[in-house]
Amino acid sequence: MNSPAPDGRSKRDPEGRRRKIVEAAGQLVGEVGVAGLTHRLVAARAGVPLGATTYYFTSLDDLSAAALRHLTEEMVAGLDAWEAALEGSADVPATLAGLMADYLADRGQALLETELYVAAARRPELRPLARTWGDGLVRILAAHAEPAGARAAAALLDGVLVHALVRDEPLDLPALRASLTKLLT
Amino acid sequence: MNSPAPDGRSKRDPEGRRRKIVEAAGQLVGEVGVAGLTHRLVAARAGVPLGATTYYFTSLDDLSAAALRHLTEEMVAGLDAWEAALEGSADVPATLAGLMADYLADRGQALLETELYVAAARRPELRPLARTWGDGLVRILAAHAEPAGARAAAALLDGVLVHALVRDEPLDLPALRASLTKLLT
DNA sequence: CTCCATCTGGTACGCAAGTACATGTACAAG
DNA sequence: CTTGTACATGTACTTGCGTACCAGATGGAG
Repeated sequence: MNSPAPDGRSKRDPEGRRRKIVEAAGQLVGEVGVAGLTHRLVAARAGVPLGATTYYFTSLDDLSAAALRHLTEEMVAGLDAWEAALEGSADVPATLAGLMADYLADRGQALLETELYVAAARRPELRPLARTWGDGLVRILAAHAEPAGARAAAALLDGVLVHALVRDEPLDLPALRASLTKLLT
Repeated sequence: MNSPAPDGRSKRDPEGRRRKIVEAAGQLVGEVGVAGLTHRLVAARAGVPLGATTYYFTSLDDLSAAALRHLTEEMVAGLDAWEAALEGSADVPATLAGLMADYLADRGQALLETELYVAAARRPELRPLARTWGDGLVRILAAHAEPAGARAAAALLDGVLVHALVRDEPLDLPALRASLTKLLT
């Protein structure tokens, strides 16, 4: 549907192509995991020939790293909204708990982040990436609590994240609000 | 080295063999991840021919599930020690923080547990397994705090676990103790 | 226009994987 | 001892993978 000409050949657009590939890879990480990523899967999803994936990324590790970096950027962008919401909040713990509930609304997010954690555990070059979200959260929370409290709250939220992954019940919002209140002093 | 006869053929011992395969698979999950598991890898590590792995486990999913179940059992067994240590402790949060620090001493444990989480996220039949450790911890903590506090503390420890995975600095023990004190009321 | 680096698209090669299977061996029942 | 069943072991088959590579198209520089 994006093909401009019926001859089946795509217009020349290197940057757009690279972006489409990265985005497709990002989607697939959520669906099949980092380990499940293959050139062919990405190419099919992105609507490009197989060769394109190896042309733009020297190896599959490169490709997955690019995908994870892209996903991380999206997560960080989401944090800006958190910062804004907390800025004008009278009850920071309650607002934070609500934001987390929304965040977990689609399992995909939690899965993506945990995938990033395990990938980073085994590939040191990904560690900074895996720290980005948590560090950003701590930075935001530092405006509303002492550094130690901010770090503790961020750790708790990470725990809540992985908990949500293996449980079907929705998040216990009042309990989370209470815990955050305690940690943020 | 375990071969009793120099003819190269193993003695007949179905249960022992099954156990050796499961244990080898458990080790490998820690080294290469659930997704990195292969029949050949397991067979080589267990010192059995390739065919043995498919004889005892109908599919690779069966095999990895058995390995994860085995690992979970070991983790739960470790929890008994936690229960005993907390039983006779004057400062429960401090003791708990110390136990966690020991637990994280080898990255393997943290990795194993996180691997289990992501595997369970994608394979519902593994979810009960993934909940086992956390539920056990909550049960133990319930003896020293209210249910809500116990659950919060368990979530925090899960968060600390994944944090440790992507950071090189050792655990901040005093901070963890303080946080646990707040959560356990 | 000509030329050439860059991009596109298809195909091929070598390899490792899951799984099936055929054959051989031990052990207990009869 | 014979026999049948459960186990042991090596090999073969098919599939899908990463990656390399070739040939054509494109579009700007000179």
